[in-house]
Amino acid sequence: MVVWERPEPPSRPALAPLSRELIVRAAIRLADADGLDAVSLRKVATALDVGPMRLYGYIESKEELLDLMVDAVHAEIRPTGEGWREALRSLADAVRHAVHRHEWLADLLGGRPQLGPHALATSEAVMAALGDVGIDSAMPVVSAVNAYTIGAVRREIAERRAERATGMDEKRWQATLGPYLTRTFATGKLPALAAVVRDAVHLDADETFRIGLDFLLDGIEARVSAP
Amino acid sequence: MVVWERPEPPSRPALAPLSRELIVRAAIRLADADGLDAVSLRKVATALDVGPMRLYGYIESKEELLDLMVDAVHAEIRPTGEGWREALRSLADAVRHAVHRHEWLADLLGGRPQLGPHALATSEAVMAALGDVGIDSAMPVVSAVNAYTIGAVRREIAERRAERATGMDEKRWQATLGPYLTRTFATGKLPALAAVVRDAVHLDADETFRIGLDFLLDGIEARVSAP
DNA sequence: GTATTGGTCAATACACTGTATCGAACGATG
DNA sequence: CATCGTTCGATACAGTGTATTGACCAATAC
Repeated sequence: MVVWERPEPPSRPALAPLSRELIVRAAIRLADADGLDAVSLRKVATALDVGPMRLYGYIESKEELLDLMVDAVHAEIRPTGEGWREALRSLADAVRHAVHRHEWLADLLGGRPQLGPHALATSEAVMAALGDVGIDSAMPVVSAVNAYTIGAVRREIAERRAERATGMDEKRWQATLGPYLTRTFATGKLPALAAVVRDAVHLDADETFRIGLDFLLDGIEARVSAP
Repeated sequence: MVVWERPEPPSRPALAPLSRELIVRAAIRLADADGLDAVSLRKVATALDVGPMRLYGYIESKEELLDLMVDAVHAEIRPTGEGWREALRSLADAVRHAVHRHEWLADLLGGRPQLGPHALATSEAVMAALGDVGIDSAMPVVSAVNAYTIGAVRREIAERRAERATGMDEKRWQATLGPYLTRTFATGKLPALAAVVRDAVHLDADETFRIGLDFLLDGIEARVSAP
């Protein structure tokens, strides 16, 4: 068969370049746009113009991809300020802001140990800023602040999503869950809870987070400065 | 066609009785045994000797089933003891023990608002026990304790699973993640973190949880008793 | 310069998921 | 007895994570 009628070799389509960073960035874009459920290896691959199996040269499982995503965000999380109290407060705020930028992070935080380089760098910066608390206190103190932060942002995001799910504005919210709760409270079986919901001042998310964090930091301060 | 050669009506196989409670119990059994990933509508259905679609008469989606599972466990969670401090401590402990009995709960807690009857009953009991804190303080105080508890148990379970995953005993743990961390610390780029890991006393899970909770309760006490 | 090897990539395949659809069978109602 | 509406389960569909497999390329061995 002569050259002319022989088809060209199937063009080897230039083999899109790839790297863990590109993969993770694509996955984060998808998650930011449409939530964690929108992150599938197939979607990530097509976003990169690549076959799904190609990704397995860079990661061994989807879980590893999620780990890489979380670690990538940790690059944005650093404590600032002087003294342990400011360091811990800024750490908690940084985590919360990161979660606001990447809501899916709330689903992953605390779900598995974070041992990636950026997460470790964050821990290092925090520990370095805690020179004024004893070495034996540093770990439990940081653990407590992290635990509070993770739980608080999870609940905050959960509420935000629930509101959005009922139709995006407050009108719909009242039309769906509102009546259910109203009816439940009307039975009179939850008097203390009903009283709080009815009579207590309602705080917004920022205040709620700050107040809880203040509780915790106050408690830490009492034990750290007077051991 | 006479009776003898006419086949019996296809036996209508007695239609296994069903209820939300049976479904939820089956799902919880599966989750307790093999984790949340083992809970699929098909597996739940076959555990009940029933077709998968049958479940949709009782729930509208898998998310609803998960909500029901979480609410069912809330039936086991009640505060006890006198005074707000004991009530909150016992609440946190009850949640933690429930998570120990049902590890999958750590994956779900805080993931979406809990408005089921048992969860509301728990909230009611907590609010009722907080009569000695002002009505305006009750909500942020409970939120803070819940946030801490959720974050703390998540991390605790995450660590437990990570250890188990490396081979069930401490030997394997040292053989996999140990060297990675050792090597990372050996680079000298994480001095503060390495110092804590090397020199600080290590607390077990019980102590870590209790200390963090004490921080928080101390901080609450300071603001509640001296407003 | 040809034959062989090794390694990389993508297509196919598999087992499984949640759920929409739809025909058939039932009990209750006219 | 006929009809209706409801309920049930089989089938179907689109999508998932990943194992397998076979094709191709480049580099090595003769």
